[in-house]
Amino acid sequence: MSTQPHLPLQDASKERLRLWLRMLKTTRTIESQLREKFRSDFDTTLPRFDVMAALSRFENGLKMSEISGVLRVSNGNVTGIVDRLAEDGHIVRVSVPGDRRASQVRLTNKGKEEFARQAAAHEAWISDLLGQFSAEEARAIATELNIPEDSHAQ
Amino acid sequence: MSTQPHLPLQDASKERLRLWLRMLKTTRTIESQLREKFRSDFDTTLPRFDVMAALSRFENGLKMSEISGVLRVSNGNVTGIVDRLAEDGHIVRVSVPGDRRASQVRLTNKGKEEFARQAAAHEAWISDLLGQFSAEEARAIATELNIPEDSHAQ
DNA sequence: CCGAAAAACTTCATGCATAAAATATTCTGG
DNA sequence: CCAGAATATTTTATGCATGAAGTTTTTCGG
Repeated sequence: MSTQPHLPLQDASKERLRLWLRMLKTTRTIESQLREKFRSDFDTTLPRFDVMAALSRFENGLKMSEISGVLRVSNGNVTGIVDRLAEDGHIVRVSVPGDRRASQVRLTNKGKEEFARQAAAHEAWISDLLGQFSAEEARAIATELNIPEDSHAQ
Repeated sequence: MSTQPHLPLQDASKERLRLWLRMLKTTRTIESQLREKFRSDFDTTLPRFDVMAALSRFENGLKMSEISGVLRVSNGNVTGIVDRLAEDGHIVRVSVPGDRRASQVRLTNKGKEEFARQAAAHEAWISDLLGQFSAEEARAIATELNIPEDSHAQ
């Protein structure tokens, strides 16, 4: 093995750029189809689903700042999404005893039931969209794609 | 070979979901770092860069509808991005002889020079962010990630 | 030729995303 | 205790994204 000629070093940058453009295109294609499905089947959006998914993993809910930390989105952004989920009765803001600044956000029973339906559909949509990959291939690529976090992230 | 046990079929869906979540996380991490770099180094955005990149491939420019076709974004969206690029003097709208509805959008000389600088920086940023991949690895993953387009896309 | 359909584009309403400023509350060092 | 720093959240300004509706111009069938 290893008799294959390596590409010239100066080509690595071009190949990485090509990989990036491919990842971007693939991700956007899937995201756009998920958006359409969430809209037509559940009258919701991917960001709202993401928030509910985060909340579903914590029985006691999360504080606003914890949601933005888990999802890595700005705190101002979470306010609007949580507002809309609360309007729909899928979540509630519960005041935190001893800290009047904070509020704990939790799924309601209605929210839990709705999320269970959405999560099942979501997994099926993804499995369909990525149906070309066997379990082994999917696992292998997912492992390869694990890039290090930005060390200067705030 | 092939003595390795295959994962049960019912796990394929879980592995595909895991792959999707990994792709999403990786793509968002890179996009967020690109956005910050475009903002701090060039006072621009990824969507504007995308439009300039599309225009740079066509000497005679593109019509508005061709831009949205190439970039696969809605036509209403392109209007705003092109407005801002025109304000900066990076592009011009040229009227199409014989069709007063349409306009041809072209890079100005200033726009071409600016795009050349941005494209060089962009390639370097990507190569740095994906520096863990050799040219061969990048090429291999890019090839694997080629998923079919949505057949019902409009 | 001429009225309806189609095409090219813009505008509007809504929502998500950010960064930065504002508000309210809690903590902390002297 | 108490002024100022830190924390938690919301608000504001800006821009990108969509889908749908609106405007102007062109095309096309009769």
